[in-house]
Amino acid sequence: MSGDYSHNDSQIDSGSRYNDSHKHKEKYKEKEHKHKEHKKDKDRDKSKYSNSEHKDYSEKKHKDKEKERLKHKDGSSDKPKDKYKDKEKRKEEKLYDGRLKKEKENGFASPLHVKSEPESDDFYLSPKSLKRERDDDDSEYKPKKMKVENEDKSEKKAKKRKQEDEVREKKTKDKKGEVADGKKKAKKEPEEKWKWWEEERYTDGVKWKFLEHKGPVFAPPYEPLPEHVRFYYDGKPMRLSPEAEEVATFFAKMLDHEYTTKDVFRKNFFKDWRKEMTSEEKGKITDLNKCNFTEMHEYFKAQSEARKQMSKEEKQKIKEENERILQEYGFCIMDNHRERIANFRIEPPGLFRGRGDHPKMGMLKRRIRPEDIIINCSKDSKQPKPPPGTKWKEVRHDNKVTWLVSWTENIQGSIKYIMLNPSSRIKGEKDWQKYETARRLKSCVDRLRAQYREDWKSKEMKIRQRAVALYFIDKLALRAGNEKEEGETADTVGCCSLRVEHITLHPEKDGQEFVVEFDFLGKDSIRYYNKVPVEKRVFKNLQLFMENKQPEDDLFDRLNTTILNKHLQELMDGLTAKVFRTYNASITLQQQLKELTTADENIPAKILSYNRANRAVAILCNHQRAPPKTFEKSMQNLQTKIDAKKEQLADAKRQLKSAKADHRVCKDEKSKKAMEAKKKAVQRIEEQLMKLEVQATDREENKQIALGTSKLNYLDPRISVAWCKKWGVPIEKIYNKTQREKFAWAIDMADEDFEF
DNA sequence: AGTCGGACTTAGGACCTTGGTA
DNA sequence: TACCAAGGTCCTAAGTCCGACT
Repeated sequence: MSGDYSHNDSQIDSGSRYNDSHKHKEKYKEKEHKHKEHKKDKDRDKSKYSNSEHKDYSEKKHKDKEKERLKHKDGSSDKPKDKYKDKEKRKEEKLYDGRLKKEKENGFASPLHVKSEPESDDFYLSPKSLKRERDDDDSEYKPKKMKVENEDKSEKKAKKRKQEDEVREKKTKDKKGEVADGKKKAKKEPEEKWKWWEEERYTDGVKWKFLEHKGPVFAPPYEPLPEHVRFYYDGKPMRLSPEAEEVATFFAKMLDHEYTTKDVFRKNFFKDWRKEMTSEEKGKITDLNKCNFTEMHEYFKAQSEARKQMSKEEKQKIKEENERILQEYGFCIMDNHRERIANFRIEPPGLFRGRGDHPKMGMLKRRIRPEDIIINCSKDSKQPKPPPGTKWKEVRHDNKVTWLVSWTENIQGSIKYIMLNPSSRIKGEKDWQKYETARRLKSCVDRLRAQYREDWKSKEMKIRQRAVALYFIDKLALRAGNEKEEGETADTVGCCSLRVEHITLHPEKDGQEFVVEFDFLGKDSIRYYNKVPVEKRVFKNLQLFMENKQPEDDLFDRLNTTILNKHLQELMDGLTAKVFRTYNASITLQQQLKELTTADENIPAKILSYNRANRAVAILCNHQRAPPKTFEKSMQNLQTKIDAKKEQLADAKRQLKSAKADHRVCKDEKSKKAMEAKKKAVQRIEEQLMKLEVQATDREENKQIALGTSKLNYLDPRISVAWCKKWGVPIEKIYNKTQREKFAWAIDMADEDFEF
């Protein structure tokens, strides 16, 4: 049974897992439609299935509440709280010797040669000891390297912060001359990189004490089209009012995008466009199909072509201007340090491009004006000025949040923010903390797994569902799956929101028992397709959960992410569903690196190994990309190159042979030299060939897998840093400049024997 | 307990730049 | 010198999770 945690082959190698994801989105349209119709009755229906057949599920209690529940939207008012009372105790009782139950952290059997590897250093922590001993995780994540004095550095660091604050205050006083002048500062600061990770962190929810910035950069105003570029309605040219024209250009610019052929997109666009028209225009333009934007489209194409054809000087000029804007608006001062802002430009107006089957695609995304903007900065800072003749919506001084600027977007009514770059202290600290939480999960994951396995047998439906869901989250790295408002977004799901129609049970499939076939659209409407053998008990539970349900019903009707996370929180401080993804991703990378790296291979081969390990994680997390449009062609080109190289090699070998023969005959210095030269040539070509082949393999295996997401968000950078140090691979081969900036903390602190 | 808004992380695609090669 | 693939950056949508409120 221990093998159950391993990701079986079918999960990974079946091309089906991802090969047709993009194509298959279509298929969901139909399903979704059905789902929507059904959903209205669904909440009411929920109660129906909850316990129906299973007498052992606290039935009495359930019955009493049945009516009550019908009043509520959601049928979960029958939660037997008392069951939780002796939970801690139960936990302890159910625990068994970890050594017997040793399981792969995240077994990942795959074409990538995964062996299961027992964890050597896991141990059982009593629930009490699991509670964080310190608020700030410090004891755990101090790298071995760090000096002892840092271990109890609170005072010291506190001091340091204080000192800094003082310095800052001084600066604020005379900042007119200094801080205000970004350039002066720019020259000084970047010289020594600030090691924020060696400093004390705020613990009280305060995110900063001083914050100063210049506000956002607004989208350039609309420039009306030149006279000769015309819009045609029903075959006749028609001049549009600037407002209507601007919106028309948004559509025109997208003309060769698939979006503009979609009904929903067109409908939404047209509706919103009409709102921008004068009443006269409105009267005339009544059918989008009679609109001809091609002249506009051509114009924009020509413009972007012209931009490409600009002279070096012109390009340089633009670059310099951008740099100037970056220097002025792209940085802020936060607690004494000049930090890079991530997205200091306000999103320009345009047509909303939702992913997947988004009901709001094509809607007009309004232009954001200063009056929409909330500024956040410290009281004692120099506040950003709104553009002349305008006002901010509000200026506030909330140091419990990290954003500098916010506004409310008009499509979903959600708030958008301007925040700092990943290289900033505020983001870095959080990132570091995330991996520390995942490492804490590592030390108690065995206990958790034991528990949820136990819970599969629970008398309570809710607990069983929770346990099965958690099993999926752990084993398959599924996302939590919050409920979403219907009709507002594309129909996608995660674990807790899976519906019956998303899984198929096969008592036996392809020679394996108890196979669950998953097929659903996840985040960004990326298809998740996977066939996984599960334990019998899980299988039986799933059958139970699906009994008497319609395809459109929730699989886990007694569960949502709040319930699940609440439970997780009780098992480990700071634990939520997404921590499992981080943990499983990182532990997989570490294992794979151990397995795939061999001492005698050269650097390119090592990098290939790294990419393979990275890829294993990307597959686990289902990080896909559309295959590059030019993929087939570029692959062919590469193959041609390889063939040519092979020929060249054969040729070089022939030459070497004859040179050898010459040397045997002549035995003089000259022929020896010639022979050596040929030998070198052969070697060189062999190396080149290998490089090409490695490249081909890498590319082929990467066809539709995106490595970036996991690298950036899931893999503890210290694992990679340690690996680089251990094998002498330059860090630049693994992380580019931006990534090195983001992971500066890890690069600085991890040594070669860092263990996740 | 459920809902909702807010804050923040995670995500893939578009677009732009770079560097190697024909 | 032009071209092209790869790599890097930018963009912003789409998730997760939390806490306030009801």
